[in-house]
Amino acid sequence: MKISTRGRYAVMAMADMAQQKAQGQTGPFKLADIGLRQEISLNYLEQIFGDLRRAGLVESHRGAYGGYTLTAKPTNIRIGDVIQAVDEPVDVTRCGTAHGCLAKQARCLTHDLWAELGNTIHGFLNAISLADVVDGKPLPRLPVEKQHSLVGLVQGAGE
Amino acid sequence: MKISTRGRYAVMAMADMAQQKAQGQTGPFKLADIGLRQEISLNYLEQIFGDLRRAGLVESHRGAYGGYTLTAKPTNIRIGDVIQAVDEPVDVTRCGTAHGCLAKQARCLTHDLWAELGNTIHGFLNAISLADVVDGKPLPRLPVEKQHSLVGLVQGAGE
DNA sequence: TTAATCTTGACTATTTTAGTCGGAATTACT
DNA sequence: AGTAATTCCGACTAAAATAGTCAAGATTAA
Repeated sequence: MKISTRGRYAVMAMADMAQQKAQGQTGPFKLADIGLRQEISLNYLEQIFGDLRRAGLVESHRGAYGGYTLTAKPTNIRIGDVIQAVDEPVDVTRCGTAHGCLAKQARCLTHDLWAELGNTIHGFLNAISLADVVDGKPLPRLPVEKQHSLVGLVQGAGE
Repeated sequence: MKISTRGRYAVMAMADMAQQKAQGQTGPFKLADIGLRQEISLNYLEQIFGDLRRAGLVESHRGAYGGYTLTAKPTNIRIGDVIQAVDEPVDVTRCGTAHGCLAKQARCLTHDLWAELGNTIHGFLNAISLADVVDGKPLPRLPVEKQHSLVGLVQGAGE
């Protein structure tokens, strides 16, 4: 399991803009500059910002001296919004989409598990704003319960 | 972002075994039966159980009347262990693997974010045992902070 | 008018995912 | 010993997702 680089790039680029803004820069920010700082190809950024614009997270200014601006204050843009704009939805189980799950109790022992994992990820990403990232604000943590066991330390084989 | 079905299948199969056990069944469990109940192809299950066995989570009994057994009590097998055994590691950023991250401060604004997200997912999955799943035990939740904004509700286009 | 910039859509190469298939090895039962 | 039931193993494959590239058009500031 992993986060797609597409989603990561989107957050990196948005955080970059928020940081520029925090440092006093105002004007529309050019993708070329962002790509340079974040080491992301211009062409790929264009694709990604297409999604961000369609999601209403940024505003485009075409033509010379154009670029992109954030449509809201960094405090009000959640990381979850950014990722949702460019990635497939964080869908953790196809079983939730109301077809043949309630019927087969045996099979769906794990249903709640996946649903709750999805909620956890969502909750995490939605609790953090662009401003938080730029400011390096401490991030939310799961309450630690008594940890269980140590099964699974055998491995050793796999890289 | 999503969980691979491989990881889901592994957990489903392990939970199935735990449930059988909880219902009094003892002997080695045949993949054929598990596959039937969980609607997973036998061939694919064989692959997955190869990983589970190599990770030490199950024990195999070959030959007629053979099958698989759990090597530990369901209380002591964590979901995280199972997923880790069959999936690529839940690696959320290549940036953590010590190459050129500390150097470029600008680029790695988001480093902690990804690292902490990984920790959150890990923490969630490691706090839950097979027994918890079978028993339907309530799952851990992130503490809810004040939610931020509602940017990103524009979409409407997607699906 | 021109240069800078976003916009769009088509295209591609690579990797991952989710399997399938065939056969070999092992064991329990008769 | 023979046979049926299993796991074990490696090779193979089809489809989808990922991570881009490329070319051409539209828009705007200077």
